[in-house]
Amino acid sequence: MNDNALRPTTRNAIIDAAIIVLAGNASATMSEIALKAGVGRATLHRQFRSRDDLIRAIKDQCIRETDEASAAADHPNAPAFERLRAMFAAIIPLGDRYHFLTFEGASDDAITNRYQRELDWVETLKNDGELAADVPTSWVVAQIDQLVWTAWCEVAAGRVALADAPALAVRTLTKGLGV
Amino acid sequence: MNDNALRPTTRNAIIDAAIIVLAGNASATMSEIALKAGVGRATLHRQFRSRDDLIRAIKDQCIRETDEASAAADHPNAPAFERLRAMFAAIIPLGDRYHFLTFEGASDDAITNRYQRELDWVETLKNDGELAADVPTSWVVAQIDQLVWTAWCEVAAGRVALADAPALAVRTLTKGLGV
DNA sequence: CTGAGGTGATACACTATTGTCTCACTTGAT
DNA sequence: ATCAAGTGAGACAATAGTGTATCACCTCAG
Repeated sequence: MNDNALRPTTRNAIIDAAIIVLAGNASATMSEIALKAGVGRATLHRQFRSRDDLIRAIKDQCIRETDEASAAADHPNAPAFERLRAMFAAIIPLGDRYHFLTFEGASDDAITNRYQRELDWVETLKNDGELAADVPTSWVVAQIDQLVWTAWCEVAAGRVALADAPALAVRTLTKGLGV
Repeated sequence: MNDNALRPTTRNAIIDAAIIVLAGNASATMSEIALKAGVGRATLHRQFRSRDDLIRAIKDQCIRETDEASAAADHPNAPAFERLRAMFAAIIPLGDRYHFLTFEGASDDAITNRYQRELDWVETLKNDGELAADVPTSWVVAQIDQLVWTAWCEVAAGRVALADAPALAVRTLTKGLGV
């Protein structure tokens, strides 16, 4: 019953619940998180010494999950737009995780690194002539990050089908929504 | 020295400071807000009976400011894209205000109304053949709302010039960032 | 059956925040 | 000069949230 650490499902259940609760209210209390996770507040404190501990654990998990998902979905040899589509398809379902990082995580090495990697990647796409060269790279990255989050929101709200979201995101990014 | 209510500049200074502080940390304390506003905490409580009072006042002000700005900038007879550009130009400088509403203000009549008006407007643009008909209206609105906020962030971070932002936003929305 | 490990509930101390109140001070109008 | 209005500073009580500890209970491996 012991996975890698000493805690089996409880810890993960708490993290999952915390991501949901904190997405809706960044200053949610430990009690609210415990309630959502279906555990007692004492158990929450057994798993995570302090609130900061919990936040850090969530951050680590979000980084790990999104990194794994994008690494697994990347097809370096595929055409750039297909690559982009696969990336969106992999990350959009993790939109809440992705968003958590951009929100809780200013001044965090792992997150700064990720941003830098995104900048580099977009720079490459621009050099390869896949994206407009006259648009600031930081603007493109901001659009990509935001597309993940808004796509997740639209899917979560039931206004867009999950299957449609990746293509919609790529289209919005590359061709826009004009006629 | 008495405007419309009993309070001249103090109240506005507090609201302005609160918007800034709360944008950076939604759970900022009244002390932090008072400090940023350059007033004593007691004065803050004189102007706003409670924290909820302050939040509501901010919300009202944000709605008013953004409504006024977009109304003043709207040129009903101009070409659609120019109209869009003028709207972005008027709203982007109020990006923090605009964002505050989407964040603090779920379940608020005035904000629901605004969303409905945006839906209607985009529907019109689609009927006029200015925007793609095969993209969900809610998706378009989400993109517009988000463009205002990310544009404001990029400008605030000094990565994009304020003068460039509106055109960049229109271009991103209508033509995308592809080559 | 039995015991170890994990849990929920609860009580507790401690801290941070909120909201109220008072008082001395400044400022601007008369 | 004087007075009223508004302010900053600080004391204060009340409240909410955090983190710790204890105890009874469950359950699963042995």
